[in-house]
Amino acid sequence: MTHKYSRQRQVIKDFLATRKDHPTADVVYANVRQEYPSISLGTVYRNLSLLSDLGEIRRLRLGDGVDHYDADTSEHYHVVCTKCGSVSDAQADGLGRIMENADIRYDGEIQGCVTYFYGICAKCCQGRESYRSAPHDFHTGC
Amino acid sequence: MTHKYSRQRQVIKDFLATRKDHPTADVVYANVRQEYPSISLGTVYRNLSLLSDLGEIRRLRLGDGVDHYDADTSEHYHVVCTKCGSVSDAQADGLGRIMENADIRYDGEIQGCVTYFYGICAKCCQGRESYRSAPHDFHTGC
DNA sequence: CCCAAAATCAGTAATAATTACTATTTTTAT
DNA sequence: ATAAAAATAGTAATTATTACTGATTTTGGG
Repeated sequence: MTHKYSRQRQVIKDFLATRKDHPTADVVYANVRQEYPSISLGTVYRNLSLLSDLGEIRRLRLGDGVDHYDADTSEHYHVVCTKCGSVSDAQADGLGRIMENADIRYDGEIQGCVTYFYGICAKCCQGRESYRSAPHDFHTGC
Repeated sequence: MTHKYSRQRQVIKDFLATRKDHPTADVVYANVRQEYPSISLGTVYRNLSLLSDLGEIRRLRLGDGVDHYDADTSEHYHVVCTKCGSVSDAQADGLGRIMENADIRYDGEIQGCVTYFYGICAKCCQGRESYRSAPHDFHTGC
């Protein structure tokens, strides 16, 4: 084992486990500070990266330019709300075997894939505001 | 129509059409400058965004923290090389109907999805260097 | 318990990608 | 030709993230 215990890392991980909204590093920082006021933003970034590398949490790159983090490492999917930007969970069967079922032609070696969704979250569905434009990088099979 | 012709925009679009490697804004800038030396980086960013919004090109958000652009708007997929960071095309049948075939449970409205792949590009497959670590955000069905 | 090496930290500076601002120039419809 | 709208070049600002540094913490022996 090449890394030592740190209270800061534990607090970060514990905080993340309390959240289901896939917070960004600065949100983690803002919250963890309340329990651990002397923690620095760099420590939050470093530990979120380390925990991701160790596979203890998941780093989500959902195309919004900010990394999100998720304490839940089990197989599930994410929906970015095109209206409010929130990230919520979705379950989808069969997606995990996407690469077995799709006929992929590629002149190299494929190791894995990432799928994420766009849509309107439950909360925004109840409102009536206009939608933000979706990226042009999505499938139209909806 | 709410936008006017601009030579800069045309040059940007024409340049992009000559490339199959999904360049980033700064690569577009560096190249377009040679033909149009007075163009500014802001103009490149603004027009790449506008063209994406118009659906004339595709903006690719592949989790590497930089936006890539593609003149080919037809349905196809992208593989990010975990070794050299290059982005190349892949064909995959059936993926476009991912949302019809997968049993998605979500408490809101899903509009679309994005799928991209990680792997080793053809060029790097021939080398022998060690792989960069893949993100922990991928399916393991490979 | 004490100590030293390694890891980690806080705080700050630096970087990288992108967007915003502004005065000037270009486009285009009349 | 002309004037309004759009776009531009150049620069400044913003945002997210990483890098650096000297001090502190952790941890496995003695």
